[in-house]
This record gives sequence, structure tokens and C-alpha cells, in this order.
Amino acid sequence: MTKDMKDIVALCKRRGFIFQASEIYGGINGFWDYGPLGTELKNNLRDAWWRDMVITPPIGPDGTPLEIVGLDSAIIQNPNVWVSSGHVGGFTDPMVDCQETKKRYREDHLHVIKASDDEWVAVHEEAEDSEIEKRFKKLNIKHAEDLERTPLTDIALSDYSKIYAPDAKEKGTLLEPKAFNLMFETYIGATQSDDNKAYLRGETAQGIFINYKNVLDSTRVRVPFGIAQIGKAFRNEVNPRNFIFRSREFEQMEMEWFCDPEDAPQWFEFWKEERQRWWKSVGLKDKDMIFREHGQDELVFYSQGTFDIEYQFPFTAPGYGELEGVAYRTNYDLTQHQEGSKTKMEYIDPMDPKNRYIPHVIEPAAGLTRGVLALLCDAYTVDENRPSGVFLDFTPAMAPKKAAILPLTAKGEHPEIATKLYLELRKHYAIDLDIKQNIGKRYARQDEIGTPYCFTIDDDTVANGTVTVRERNTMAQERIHIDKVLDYLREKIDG
RNA sequence: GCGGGUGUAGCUUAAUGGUAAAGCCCCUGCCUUCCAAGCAGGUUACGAGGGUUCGAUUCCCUUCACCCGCUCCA
Repeated sequence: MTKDMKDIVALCKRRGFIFQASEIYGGINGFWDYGPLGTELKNNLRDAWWRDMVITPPIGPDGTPLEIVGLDSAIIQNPNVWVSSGHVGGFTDPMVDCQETKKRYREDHLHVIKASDDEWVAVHEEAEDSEIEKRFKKLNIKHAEDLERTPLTDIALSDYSKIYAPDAKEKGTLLEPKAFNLMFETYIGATQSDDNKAYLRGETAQGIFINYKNVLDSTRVRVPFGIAQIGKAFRNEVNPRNFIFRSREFEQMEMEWFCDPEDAPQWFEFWKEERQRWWKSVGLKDKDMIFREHGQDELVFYSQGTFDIEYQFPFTAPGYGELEGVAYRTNYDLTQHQEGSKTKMEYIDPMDPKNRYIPHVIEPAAGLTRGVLALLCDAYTVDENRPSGVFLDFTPAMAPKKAAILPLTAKGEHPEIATKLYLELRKHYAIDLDIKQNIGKRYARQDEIGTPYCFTIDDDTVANGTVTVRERNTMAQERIHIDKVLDYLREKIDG
């Protein structure tokens, strides 16, 4: 039985994990709201990351604990931050559309071969000569001897009328290149003009880089150290798709690890390992993940290595979708901000003041909301042998509700004892108390929201103080004393 | 952004140019000593806007959202 995205989305809505944003107004493309359980789940994943990064960072290769501090920067920064980072202008890839075939190409991916003065043929940059010859034959154009290629970026717009687009029959069907900028624009103050234009952050990372000096000067951290931040980021995606996987407003968990350039390659290896381990620790199954080093051709120009942690989502299968990228960004960002802000970003080694350098950065950048989606997809388990037909196999630590307290009947002393137990347990964990309806329905409901344990109060509880524990995945039951319930939960959740 | 598809209750599905039906879920009560049981009752829907029409959920137009493919994802 395969997991169907439709069913997962339906369950998310039915049980209050994730809703279409602005649903009662007809929705809004690329935005999602988190319901009561989705919020709990997201917070659990977020808190686990914060705990494992900032509160209790990993032990380093030399046996000493790493030093990582937290940050919460503004979503809107001085717009020059995004000019220096390259998000405004530099990184946008102009696209050209073909009027005839409705296809769209990256301008810098197309090459043009000039067969004659007015018959030019556009081809993909990776097209081989043999393919190109076929293309010429099809167009019935005698091809030039040398097949010399000119990048489309070097061709004047006025010459577009001579070009046959890669998949077109007619020439002159390519339209003017359009720049796509994914930054969300806004205006500061009540009037709108270019003077007060600003951007919603496209990533949380830049907030870290621009506070690097502040953190150094205020916290006594020394290289190597990290600054971690969790928060919303915004990208005006051309085409949001696949539930919450690519949305225009999303949440990131990013850490910038500042280190000596000489040590950077070792730290890169360290964080690759560490981040793989972490995703497994929150419950993702090894068999559904892939760990992938980017090839040279995939790397952005300033990166000396990028490592993807990807998950096999139902909508990407048999392929994978990115959960986290661990990138060796060199000192690119700090250097950019040093130039852009005229603020020195040099680090002076306190043990050796002659040793000055701009730290290199290893960046483990994870998608929190993508992580939530992976947890949901991973947990979704079809089981036709149980009333609900499905259950969510969250780890106890990630489950939105840790346990449900269920009086077997709504009569006698059952509800009273159940309520007392509930009042005790809820001081420690997110607990459900559910009294109404028959017990089977209540178990089924808890299965659907992934509650790992149900404690049921029956006549034996009244007689001898024991309750049944019903385990979600196996539906097996055992009896334990009511006084041991909290210890039992502690052991399962934190132990 | 392009092409195709789909929008009726929380879900699954009906019917209809003239008061929109059912099953499941949900809620209330009864009953129930362990997995959506039974009985009685109850809430909830034509994605939005416009047009045609005496009257539109139904026909037409526009729009929005979702799904699939293409494109894209610094």
C-alpha cells in the first residue's frame, strides 16, 4: 500500500494539522496555516533543533562541546543587506519564453549557432554536435562547418527575429528575457516609492551574517563558533507546489559555523555527519533519505562544497526533495557585507593577535516546514486491520499529543479518576482527555493524530489502581499501576 | 508563467433550470467493561463574482484554489 499525497493532505485538514491559508476567502496560492496539531508538531521539531544546536550542542571532534549561540533577527533589514548578499539583482536568472511552444528557458542555458546572416538556431548549452546536426536537418538549414556557439546572453534583442527557438518550427518566437526576482518587496512607512522599498528576508542566514560582529563583541565566543536562528523566510516562488514543500512563506532553521579557513574542510565533514544523524534522531527512516554531495556543475560559484540531505516524498518518488543543505560558503558572505557595509569582519585570534582572517563558514540550513512535511509523510502508515485504517507513526518526542487518558465508560468513577490523572500529567506533557463515545472510536481518533500511548481507566482501576496502556503501533495492551504512568511516559519520551 | 483536469457538508458520492439527497465522520442523549458496535436526535455544502432567465448548484463568461505535466527553485 503506497502513501498517497491526497490522503495525507486530507488527514492534515481533517485532524487539524495544516489548512489552506485564507481558505474561507478562496485560499491564497503558496501559503498554508498550521492548525492546533500542526503547530504542536512544528514546535516539537523546532524545539528539538534548538535544543540540539543551541542548548546542548554536539561534542566536537576533539571531545569538547561546541559553542553555538542563538539569534532572532528582524524579518525586514536594510535593503542593502540583500544587495550585498546578491539576492537583489545578482542571482536572478533571466528566462526567455517561446511564443510558439510555450516553453521557457533560462537565458544563460541557451546557445545560438549562426548558420547564415538571418538563420540562427538556438540550442541547449549541453546539446551535442550530433543532436545539433539533426536539428539543422529538421529545419532544413544547411549547417555551418564549425558549429560555433554564441551564448544567447550575448545576442542583441533586435536579432531575436532571426532565431529558431530550440523546439520551435518558426523563427523569431523567443520573447524578451524576463528577470525573475524571488524577493518579496514591501515599503517602509505609509507611502510607496523606490526610496523606501524594502524586502522580506529570503533566508534567515543573512540576519546572522550581519550580526556576526555584534555577537563577537557581546558574548565572548571565539572561533570556531556558531550562530543559530529559526524563523520565517519568504520567496516569491514562480510556482508553489506540492503542499507545504514549496511555499512562499516558510520556516528555516539555519546555523552559521564560523571557523578558521584551514579547519573548514574538517568542519564541513563534521556537520555533514552530524546533520544526517539528527534527521534520523527525529524519526525519519534511513531508507527514505539520501545524502548527496553536489557535483561541481551544481555548486554556486562561492561554494566549495554543498551536501544535500534529501527525503523521498510521495510526490518526488522515486526521486528526492531537499530537507537541508550543508554548504561550505567560504568567507563569501562576510566579505560581501564587509564591502557593502564598510564594517571590518576580520577575526583576530586572541591567542595569536597576528593571526587575522575573515572566518570561513559552514552552513547547515534546514527547512523546518519541509521537515514537518517529511515527518508527516514518514509517519503516515496505512493499516487496514485497524478501525481508522491509518495511523501516524511519530516518535513519542515528535508526537503532538504524548498520551490520551480514556475512561472506559462515562459512568461510575471512571471519568473522575481519568480527570485526576489528566490534571497530573498535563503539567508535564501535551495530554488529551477524551470521555465521550465508545472506546474504539477514541482509540481510532488517537491513532489518526499519532498519539503513541492511551491510558484507559476501567473497573480494575477502581479495584486495584491499575490502568491499561495501549501502544499505538502494535495496539497491544499492558497493565501498569496508575502511580507509574508519569514515569512510564518519561521513560518513553525522554528516555 | 504555459497546457490539461477538478471544485456539492469534515470525507465519499447523488440528484436537479423550481425548497439539494445519502453513507461515513462529528455533536447530544441512552446503552456499552477495550478497538469507529446499537438505538434516538442534531449541526454542517453547491469555491467566488458577473451574465442569461420569472427563477441558476445546473447554461455562459470571468476569477480563485487544488491536482497532473512542462518550466523554475539564488
